[in-house]
Amino acid sequence: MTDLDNLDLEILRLLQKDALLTNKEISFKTRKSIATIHERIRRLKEQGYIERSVAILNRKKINKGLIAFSQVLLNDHTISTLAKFEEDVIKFPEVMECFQMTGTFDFILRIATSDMDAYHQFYRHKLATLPNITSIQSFFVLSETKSDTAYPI
Amino acid sequence: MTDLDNLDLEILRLLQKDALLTNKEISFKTRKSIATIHERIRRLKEQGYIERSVAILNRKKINKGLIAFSQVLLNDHTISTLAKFEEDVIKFPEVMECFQMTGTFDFILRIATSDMDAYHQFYRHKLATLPNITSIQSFFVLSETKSDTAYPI
DNA sequence: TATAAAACCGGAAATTATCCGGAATTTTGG
DNA sequence: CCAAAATTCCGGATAATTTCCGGTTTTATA
Repeated sequence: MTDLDNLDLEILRLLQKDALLTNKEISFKTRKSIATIHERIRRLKEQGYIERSVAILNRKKINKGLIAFSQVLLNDHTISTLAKFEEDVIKFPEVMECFQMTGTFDFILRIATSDMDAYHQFYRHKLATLPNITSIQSFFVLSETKSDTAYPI
Repeated sequence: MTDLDNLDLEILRLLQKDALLTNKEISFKTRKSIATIHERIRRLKEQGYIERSVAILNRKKINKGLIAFSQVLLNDHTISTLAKFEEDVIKFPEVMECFQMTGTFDFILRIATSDMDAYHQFYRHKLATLPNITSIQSFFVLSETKSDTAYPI
């Protein structure tokens, strides 16, 4: 991070908002040459600051109308139980994210399905069938107030 | 969604994984012409299936080492109280996501900061100062097992 | 201040995006 | 089932962009 100068930061800010900006456009906004921008972006990728570029879809238009956060508590916390849960749960395509957490439960999952019916199927036939689960608490998104992938830097 | 054919879906799958694929590469993978791919992508954007394309950064390298999920409960649930909370909270750059939720709390926030110290500052001086908050419960990410932006379609 | 290292740049060549006219395919209406 | 209409698809031409290179300028170092 400390080896990023202002130009690097500005490029990262721009690409976090729009990964399809041309080098020419970035060049104009930053008042540097195209060749300089090209070299900077190449380096930012090579050094791992930019992990990847992805298209963000409108989830309601592709039939993922329901987002759930599911908090999972396991029976025990041996390495193998934790690892087995992770190994199993990440295979479910409904699971967009899985985080091991501090606090009163072990994992939080972000689940994307078409509707409550599909979530119910997922819950009964997939998530709840995994071994060593003590409890699952599910919360559902009523509305998305903010949803950003760009970190302020 | 129903007016997407297999080619549209395949293009969306590919671009969700890598938004920088050239039309030529997509053309090769799908065995269609470059012109066809170009027109399909243009339409998918125009119709709003593709909202935007973004660079995903390595958050640890840009000093966002700590992710917290904060569950917020408000005093009352009038439209104006809810709206005011949303209006205020989305202005904080630490807040990456804000969802209104069903269940035992009102909002869940995803907060990105450099470390626990920075989170504490955010909590004391920003989040907790907002009006009409009954309680805030914070949970911290120990490890990211899965973190995907691509919906299975 | 001399030297080395790094950043930067313009321009050339390779690659890609974009557009167009027309062919092929699918849909529609009788 | 067929013919007309609409849509999808394609190859090739052109505009735009990426990528690379040699050389200049700027910055860092001793």
